[in-house]
Amino acid sequence: MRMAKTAIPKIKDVARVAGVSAATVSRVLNHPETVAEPTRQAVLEATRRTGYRINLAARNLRRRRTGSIVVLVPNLGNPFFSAILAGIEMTFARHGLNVVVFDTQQPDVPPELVLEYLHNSRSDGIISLDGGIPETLLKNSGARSSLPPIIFACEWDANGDYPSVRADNFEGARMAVRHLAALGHRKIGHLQGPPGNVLTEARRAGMTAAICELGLELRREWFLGGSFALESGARAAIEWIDLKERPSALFCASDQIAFGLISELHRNGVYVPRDLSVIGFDDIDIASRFIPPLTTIRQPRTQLGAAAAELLLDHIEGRRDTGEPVREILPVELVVRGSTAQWPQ
Amino acid sequence: MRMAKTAIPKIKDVARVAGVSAATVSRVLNHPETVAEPTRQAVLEATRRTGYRINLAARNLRRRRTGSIVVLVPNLGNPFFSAILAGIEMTFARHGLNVVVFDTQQPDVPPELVLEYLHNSRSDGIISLDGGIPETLLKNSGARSSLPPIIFACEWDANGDYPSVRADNFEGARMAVRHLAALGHRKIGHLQGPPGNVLTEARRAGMTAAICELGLELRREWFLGGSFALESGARAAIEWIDLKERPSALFCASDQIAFGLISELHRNGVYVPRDLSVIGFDDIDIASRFIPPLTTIRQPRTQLGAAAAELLLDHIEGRRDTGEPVREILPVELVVRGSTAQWPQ
DNA sequence: CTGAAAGCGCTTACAG
DNA sequence: CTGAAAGCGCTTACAG
Repeated sequence: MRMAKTAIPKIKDVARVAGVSAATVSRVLNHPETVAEPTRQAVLEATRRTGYRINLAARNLRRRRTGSIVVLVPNLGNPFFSAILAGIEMTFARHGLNVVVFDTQQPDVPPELVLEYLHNSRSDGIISLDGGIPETLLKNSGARSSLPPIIFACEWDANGDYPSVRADNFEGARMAVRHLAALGHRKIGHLQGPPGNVLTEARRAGMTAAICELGLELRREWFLGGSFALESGARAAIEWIDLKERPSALFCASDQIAFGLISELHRNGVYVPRDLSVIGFDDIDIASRFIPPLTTIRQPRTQLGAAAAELLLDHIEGRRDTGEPVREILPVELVVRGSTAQWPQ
Repeated sequence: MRMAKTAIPKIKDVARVAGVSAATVSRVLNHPETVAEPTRQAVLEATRRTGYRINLAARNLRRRRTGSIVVLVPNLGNPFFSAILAGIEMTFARHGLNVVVFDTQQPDVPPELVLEYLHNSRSDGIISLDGGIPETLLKNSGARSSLPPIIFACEWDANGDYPSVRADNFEGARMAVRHLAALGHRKIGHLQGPPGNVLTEARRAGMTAAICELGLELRREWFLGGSFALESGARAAIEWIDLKERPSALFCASDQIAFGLISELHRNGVYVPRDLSVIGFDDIDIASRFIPPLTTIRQPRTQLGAAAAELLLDHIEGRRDTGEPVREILPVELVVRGSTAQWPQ
């Protein structure tokens, strides 16, 4: 039995079935309020009967848009980003926009290529989870004016004039330190993120501020680390062990750092929280099931993604072109679990 | 100082600068071998000078394609998928194709909507990491013929006629059991994935086969679990504790299950590997830094993604339309770490 | 090897 | 409220 090869119905086909012009069909689809009720019903019925589905390439060509949003992610492999992406995708899906994810740290992708890609993709908007991107953009003067609206999420541009949505990193770091101090810790160290990164700096600043407010000691050699990854925490474990005077608590700039740290300490016979209290930042899924369960600062990840998407939509539709760039800062939350303990015990 | 608002150059502009027709410019871009050398050079130079970038919406409209690939993911939040997506994206990026990720288990997305989405998106091809999708497709007869080529990766369709790329799940499970038996374990249990899932069945089959080959005991009550998630492992921990006769080793159908299990056991004073050996499946990033570091079966995740993408490209370009659907099976690898130990000690 | 022309499937000022 | 017509920016048979 052969199946009839049915051609894909187009607007013209719907128009014929409904007994109207293609223009009217298009209007029903795009501005239904401008069409008389009976006509509209007829068109909707014809749409159903023909099984019509719009050809987005044609619509986008005509509207001079692409219908897609590019999201720049520093590292797709990092589980921190998954919930953010989910928030972004969900929001754009409701508006018929595709999300194209681009990993900015792919081994074979130099920064110039990212800019190149942004131009070629001709997206309707960009969300960057990588705060390092604007450098590339700003170097290339004029690049910005020929790119679609850009929103930063989580990270942001240090130079200050792009809209952004982020967590309250400063306050989160402060909360972390105050939590440790409340448990009795007087010597608190910090495992930082990569140098130059805006998150690294905001979290260090919050940490330092809290230490000062509480009148605690602050030593240069208690600042370790240099990346948000697991292995950075593992390396810092060894450095901590080698310190002459050790902090009794460490605030880690990410959960991943904390996992690497705790794991490597464990290998060396140092136990958390018996010998050392550890607090992370992010609250990724595995945090509640690590051993010990990780005390951390929770970022509202899905919400961050959704808020960034909404803000970008505002810009795309021209609802936000005026004045100062928006900077939304979402609150974070202390989640107390088993990796921090009273000191001395 | 005002910046001149330069219009985006189109093919016509390049043609004017190069002193040729638009058709020739298009040929240089698409079939350079059909254009005379000097002409080609002139066009390339003009492309550079004008800063021309192709409008993909126009090309796609004309070519009757969309330039995008849909990837169906059962759960974007699961870190298992990140490396696979990276492999997929990298491959398609080289071919100028966009990847659109769609989460099939979003709370507010019923299965019919997935099919709806696949039709509306009109992608050039589909990769499904969710083996449950074909059910929806097949129910709706005729749906398949109006959809672009589909490849399954990791999971596959139980009914058997879609091409797929997957790991050797049966052999992986077998390796896991043999490893445990080699350590002296005689009572081996299994924490399974969700019922009906192809991976669940392949891994259980491999596990069962190995148990039989080795002449070990196999008890119904040693099969626990029911999902690949963390919490499934945590629930199974309690069940294991309540068993009258406990297996001394558990093979988990995913690393996440193993983490949930080990974590919950630990809370209850049961230590791995002292009291119980545990082996996972997948080898996600955190496995090497869990406490204890997890012994597991490694799936070549990036390679799985890349292979699926290549296979889909073959189908899109019509290089594979003939005969039996391809089924690539990639080898897995036993990674021995600290969660399994000699028994009795 | 190259150009003129048609057409991909839509949307939207314009006119009525 | 509705239709005829132009046009979005490409690609590709067709003719030369």
